[in-house]
Amino acid sequence: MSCHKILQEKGYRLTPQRMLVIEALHNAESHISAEEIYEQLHARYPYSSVSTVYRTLELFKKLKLVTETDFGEGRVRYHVAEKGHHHHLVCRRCGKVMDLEESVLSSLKDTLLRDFGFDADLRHLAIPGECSKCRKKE
Amino acid sequence: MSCHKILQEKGYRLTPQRMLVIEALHNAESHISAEEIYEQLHARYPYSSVSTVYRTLELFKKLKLVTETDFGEGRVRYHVAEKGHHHHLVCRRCGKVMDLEESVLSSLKDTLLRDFGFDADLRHLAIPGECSKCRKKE
DNA sequence: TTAAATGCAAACGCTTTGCAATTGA
DNA sequence: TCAATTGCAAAGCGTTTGCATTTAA
Repeated sequence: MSCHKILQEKGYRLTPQRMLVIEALHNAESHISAEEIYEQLHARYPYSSVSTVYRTLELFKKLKLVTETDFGEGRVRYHVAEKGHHHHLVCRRCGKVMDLEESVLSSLKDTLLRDFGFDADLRHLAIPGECSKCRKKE
Repeated sequence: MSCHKILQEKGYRLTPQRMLVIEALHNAESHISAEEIYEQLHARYPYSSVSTVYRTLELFKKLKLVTETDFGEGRVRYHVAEKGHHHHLVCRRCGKVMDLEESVLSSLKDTLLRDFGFDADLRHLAIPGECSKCRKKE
């Protein structure tokens, strides 16, 4: 289901700013920050503002159109929800981010639910550590 | 090994401010924020400043005396490293934090190392989700 | 027509920094 | 003694907010 349709169905306005935010999110190869979205929006729509981007992202989060991931950079990154869930191995040294299939953590999710009654949200979990290349250098 | 000794051995000065930061970290039942540490420091040492707390925590991180955990509150919390490692299940609704033994994630760590050559740092991982109580209410 | 959405600027909360004064070793 | 450490104030950063104006439906 397209983001545009969901907005309209729920009675939200389809403004050019929102469409450009959606476009930036979809064009992003990977996770994109609010500032980066704003750069793209502003390039095409000079009188736009960052606050619109933040307000739009907040709305999209509420509608579950996007997910947020904290890679420990002091800012948060966004990702279109329908692109699917996966996890990230973030190298502390070189900063490289490896994607990891959702299935790798599924047994953990099961364990937490079974043993602790905790329904873990493991979408877009960012796991810090050191990648193999950096470990070899050491 | 005490924090005091480690500081001295590595040639760092043992200032009253640093001792009070160490004390605050040790007295904390759980993870403590920089601001909370500062409150305790300032109560006993009125002319202290937050920047000292941040600089001290940065030093302690470098010396691996403390670990940092991001509970998604927009600030980071600190924990004495020697108190041992554990993970956290953070309920998105009620905010409750459950502690989880390190062993629960050890198989995940092994998998990541074996299959991806990634040395994951799973100390003080914070996993978001919903606790059993909140799930029952729904 | 009109409530929803925007732009702008100012404020926010946490953290960092420059610099002169202080202090532990 | 003197480099390490501090306090202070100001700035930095990502994010949020108040309010008057604009706009999609």
